[in-house]
Amino acid sequence: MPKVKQFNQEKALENAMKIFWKKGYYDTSMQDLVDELGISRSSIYDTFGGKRELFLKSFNLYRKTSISDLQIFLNSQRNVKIGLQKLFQLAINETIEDKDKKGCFLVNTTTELATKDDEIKNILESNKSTLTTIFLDFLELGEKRGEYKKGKDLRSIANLLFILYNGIRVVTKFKTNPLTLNSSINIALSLLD
Amino acid sequence: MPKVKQFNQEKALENAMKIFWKKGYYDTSMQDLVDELGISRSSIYDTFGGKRELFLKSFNLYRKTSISDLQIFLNSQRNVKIGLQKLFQLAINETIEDKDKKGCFLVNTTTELATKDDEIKNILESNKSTLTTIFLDFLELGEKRGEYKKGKDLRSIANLLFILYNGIRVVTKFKTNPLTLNSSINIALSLLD
DNA sequence: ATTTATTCGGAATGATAATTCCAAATTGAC
DNA sequence: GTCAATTTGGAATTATCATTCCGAATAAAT
Repeated sequence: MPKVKQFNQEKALENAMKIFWKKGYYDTSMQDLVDELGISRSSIYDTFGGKRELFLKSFNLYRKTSISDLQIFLNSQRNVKIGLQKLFQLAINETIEDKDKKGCFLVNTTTELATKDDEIKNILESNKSTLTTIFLDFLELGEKRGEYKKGKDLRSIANLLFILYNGIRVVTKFKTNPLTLNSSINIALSLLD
Repeated sequence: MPKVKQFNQEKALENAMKIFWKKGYYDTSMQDLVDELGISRSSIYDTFGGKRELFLKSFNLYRKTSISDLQIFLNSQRNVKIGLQKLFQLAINETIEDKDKKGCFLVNTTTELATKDDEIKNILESNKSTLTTIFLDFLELGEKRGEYKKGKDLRSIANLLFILYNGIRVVTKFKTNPLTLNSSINIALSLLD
């Protein structure tokens, strides 16, 4: 029977994801992928389809992973405001410690492709809706626990968190003073006092 | 003596700026520029240099124009909080009304090139510093006028405004419900109450 | 009108893009 | 060991990329 695949499909997809994440869609060539995945051109086409399909698969992998990570992180937090402070700190640190300063693949893709590819735009919309719902649930938890007084417009705050997250992911690509960034975030989160 | 230039150099640069703004650096080809500027390949190279140089000139034109516009706008405002509300509303509306949803050329370029081109990174850093200073001056004006009580960390708020601006410019590329966006902004600006 | 510096359009160049294709190598089943 | 299905590496293909180059057109100065 057939010769079996000689490489790890999941690992290859993870590597592809890192390349697209770092370089973006247009600046990544199939040659880059061949070089860095360590598998041949035809294997890439046979396994993943063309460049756009591989990008979409990488993109969806990133999205699912980061949503899952976010949920696990928030579920482990006992206090909403402190949890959000830590969350933003994690995002900031991730970029500071990353020599490539890749930022967030979703944010990068928004500016690069949201207006050019409807399928990507739809994924981004759905992702936004998922994230703001997660934030809202988390905020409602804190309200229920009496961590801040009731009556706040939690839906708008959830949306604000999403906007802030996007802003942080852009700004940290070129300026990463953690003290400045953290005090800005803390000021914003003082809305939850 | 010489034949004189047959096209308007400033207009050509403005058009180039719009193309790079809309499509980004990598997805813009010299052919795109030839087609849309309406001047010949050699005229572009003779007048502006190569693709990267033309991009930098377009980018700097955008930067100077928007800083100047921002200063003119803020100087015309009598109240800080309302002025900032209007400022963000302008940014939101600009993208809503733009069929191409170009967003902000500076923000788009941050995610596309900040980690790949040091000259661009330096411009972005300098731009950030200029913008936060403008915001800080504006915020101090409101404090001096007694529009909110003294003792606020205006420097961090200025930085927060910069982050928010970046976030808004990303999010509006795929989702543009002005009501939702405005309430988020208003919540953030309630920090100035 | 002639001269002359310069612009201009487009062909030419050479590099690199994405994708297809095929012969050779490989592997599990018989 | 043979067979058959499939992977694999890399050559081939076709398109597009940025850039250079050159002859023809042009416009001001003489």
